[in-house]
Amino acid sequence: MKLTSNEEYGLRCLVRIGLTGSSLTIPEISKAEGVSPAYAAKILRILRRAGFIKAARGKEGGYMLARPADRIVIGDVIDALGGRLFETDFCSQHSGQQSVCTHSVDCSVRSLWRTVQVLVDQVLSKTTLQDLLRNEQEMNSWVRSLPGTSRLSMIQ
Amino acid sequence: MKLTSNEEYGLRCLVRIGLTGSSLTIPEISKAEGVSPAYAAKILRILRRAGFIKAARGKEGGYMLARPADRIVIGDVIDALGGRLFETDFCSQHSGQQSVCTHSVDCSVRSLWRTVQVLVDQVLSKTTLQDLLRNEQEMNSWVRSLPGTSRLSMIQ
DNA sequence: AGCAATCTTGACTTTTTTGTACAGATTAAT
DNA sequence: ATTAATCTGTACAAAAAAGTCAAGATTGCT
Repeated sequence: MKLTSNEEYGLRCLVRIGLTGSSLTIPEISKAEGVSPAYAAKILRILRRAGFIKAARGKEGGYMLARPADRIVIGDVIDALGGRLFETDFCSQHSGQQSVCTHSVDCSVRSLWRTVQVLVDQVLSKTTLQDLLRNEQEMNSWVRSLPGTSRLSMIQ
Repeated sequence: MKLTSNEEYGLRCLVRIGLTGSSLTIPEISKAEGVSPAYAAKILRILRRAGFIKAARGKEGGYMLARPADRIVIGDVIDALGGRLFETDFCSQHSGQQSVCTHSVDCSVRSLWRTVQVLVDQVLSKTTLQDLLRNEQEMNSWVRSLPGTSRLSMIQ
């Protein structure tokens, strides 16, 4: 239940591209985010094939957003970079050596994970890249406005 | 951002032990959860060293809860099995080749993760093993009673 | 004491994830 | 056409996680 490197760096690269009106090259992104050019290229390829950014080849080439930032949902980005917390086929994959999930009838564990997944989706599906392009202070007030977070004193 | 195998199987083994009043052996847990005895032993060791279960050696030995189920917080169990989603030192670990996080001043990404982390903690810190020992239907109504989830139609 | 059932530990293998290397393809400018 | 800057793709290497194995230690029973 940790953030993967792909998720962290992928999202940062996307934010970096979004912050720049014009296009950014791999060396530029690599330097800005502190990752190797080769690794930046790998991550950018994932983002490109998932349709969030588009590339221009050749000299004067680079990457830019494939569509406006307010139409890029962060939940979709995270899915592309690292998959969901609780996959729909999780139980069937984790039934061990038995053919059916040993908890299929009375699976309180599954119910708990589903709850956590819903809460995470609640935030990530309502957050767009546009929201992340604001600065941190504005971001804090944005997340406070999300449903389900009103009673929390979340950001110290 | 996926559940790890340790988290899934570890929690299941703990639930299985909690469901059984008396003690359970490694072969019994292994068979009940569909994992190899060796892997069950490895997971049970983590749970034991974290203080959630205690072991009796020798013949007639086995595992049982180290304290009542309502005093075992699931958030603590998950931490022991797989760590937190967003570690407090995450930024310093993921600053790449640069000495400081390149987003330290304007880190909307960090703010987003912190929000997700708080929501997850909100559920996991309020859920005890006792809650998971109910059956699935009761579990569903339990999670609905948690703060922050009231507006969601979460369990289909 | 001897035996069988049981947990304990560390090393090992396999699989997955992370990260790197390099040759190839594309483009703009000259 | 040539060159230099750029993205693209595949293969490879390193690190982490998942899972296995075998030898050892403990305990209850006879």
